[in-house]
Amino acid sequence: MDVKRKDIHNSDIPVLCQACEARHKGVCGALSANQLINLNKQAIRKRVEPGVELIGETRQADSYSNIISGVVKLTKMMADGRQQIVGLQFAPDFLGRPFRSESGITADTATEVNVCSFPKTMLDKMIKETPELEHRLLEQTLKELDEARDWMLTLGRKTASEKVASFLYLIATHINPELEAGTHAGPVSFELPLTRSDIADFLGLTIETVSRQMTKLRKDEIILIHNNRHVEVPDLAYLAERASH
Amino acid sequence: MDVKRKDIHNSDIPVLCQACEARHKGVCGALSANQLINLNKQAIRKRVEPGVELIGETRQADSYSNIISGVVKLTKMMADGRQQIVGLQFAPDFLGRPFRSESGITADTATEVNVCSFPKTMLDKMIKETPELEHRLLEQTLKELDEARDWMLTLGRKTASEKVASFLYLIATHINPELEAGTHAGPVSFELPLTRSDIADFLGLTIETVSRQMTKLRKDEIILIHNNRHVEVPDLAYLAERASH
DNA sequence: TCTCCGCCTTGACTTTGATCAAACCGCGCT
DNA sequence: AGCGCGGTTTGATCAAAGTCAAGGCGGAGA
Repeated sequence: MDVKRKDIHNSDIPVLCQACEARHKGVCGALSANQLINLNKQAIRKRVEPGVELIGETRQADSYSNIISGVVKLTKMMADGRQQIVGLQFAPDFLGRPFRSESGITADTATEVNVCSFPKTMLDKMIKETPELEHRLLEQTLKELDEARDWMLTLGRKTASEKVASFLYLIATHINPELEAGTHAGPVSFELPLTRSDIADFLGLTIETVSRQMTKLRKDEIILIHNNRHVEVPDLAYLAERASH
Repeated sequence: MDVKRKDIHNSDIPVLCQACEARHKGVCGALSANQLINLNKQAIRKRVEPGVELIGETRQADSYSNIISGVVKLTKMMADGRQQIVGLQFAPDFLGRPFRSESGITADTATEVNVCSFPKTMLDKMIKETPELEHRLLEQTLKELDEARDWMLTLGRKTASEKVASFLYLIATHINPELEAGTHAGPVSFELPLTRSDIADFLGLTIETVSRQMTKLRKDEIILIHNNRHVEVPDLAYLAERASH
């Protein structure tokens, strides 16, 4: 999956980029050492509090970002206030919509988040000269499309308890430095990046229902909960089981 | 939106492509006359019955297609048979997943469909030599992602009657040769491309609930129904109203 | 013309998850 | 220590949508 990079010596690469996941698995992997250096001149790293709007009504940023760490939630809202989280983004995802203005989506930090931001114009220019960059964007967009469609099945056809299990499973498999690949069984533990209210908005449920289903999973010993936020899963396989019946 | 094409004379373009929407609004618009000619040598136009699987378990086609006419539904299914339609595709959408195998999605014809198919290898090669082609694919994928996320809001947060109205509104605005642009009000009429059962699978409801909500809309004179399939909407604005409260 | 079959509608009843309301828990503050 | 507050849990009731069961409608074919 990882395309061979063009840089010769690591020393040619900006210091900040050297250990950055966006360069390995993210879009920056498409860039040459020179391009990285150029981009870096205009790039800014920021630490952002939880609950801050990154993209949306107020802040129609003309910049793109890479997520270095933390979780960002993408939300859609109806006129009467009902809202639905339509996606979660983890490091090293690319944040921002190329070529078009967002269609009524806002992006808020769910946890503390570190981003690496740079001007839209900068990257748009690089896209034109580096087809590989557009390729990476297409790959990420296809991945997001897959995830969105998976979630549509969850929203449309699963019961409340399956939904909550699906959510925990999703977090368990995404939040750790991507254990994704291998073991989808065995023990895991993690901090929930979302409040109960966020979880409800992600699952199309109420917070009460989310809470009840969590206690059910706890009583059935599928999960252990400390501090309302820290979750331990003794065996992921049992959780996966609950996510589809 | 429409990028200027490179061809000089229409007569250079293969006959079949001349009137083809895929060349105007679809991915083929990225191709030169020569490329169109090459592609055309290996392309096949097919008429396909309703209810035929185009991509999925059985038919892991190593070909891409453009939809010339008709409607294709993308479906996800759970082990126990529950299913969810995760997308509808209309002409001149591109059908098939570049660079990766489908993630448990099947594509079936909903109506009679005409497609223009060509070998995967052929297009994959052209992608490498024509960045504009990849750009078009990215544009379409972003469009699909937007639509998927819109629908997530519908699935997660709307009531049954809002869902049915949303569905009818979606069809009304997509099925006609894309009246999209202007008038999202005024009268429209169309044939439903889906059965009640399909509609239920698209909305995450049962057929009974879909049926009840349709009769409600009929009794409230938001829509008129003939033959169970033909729908008349005296004023789209009222339907839009129902789609969100 | 009649019958069959698939698809759709309608009605009676049940269930799931929403709503309303109260209490709880951990935590920062005075 | 006591207070207040946001976020969470728990319980009682309600309503929306699902389930089960008939019946209707219309087109294809005998």
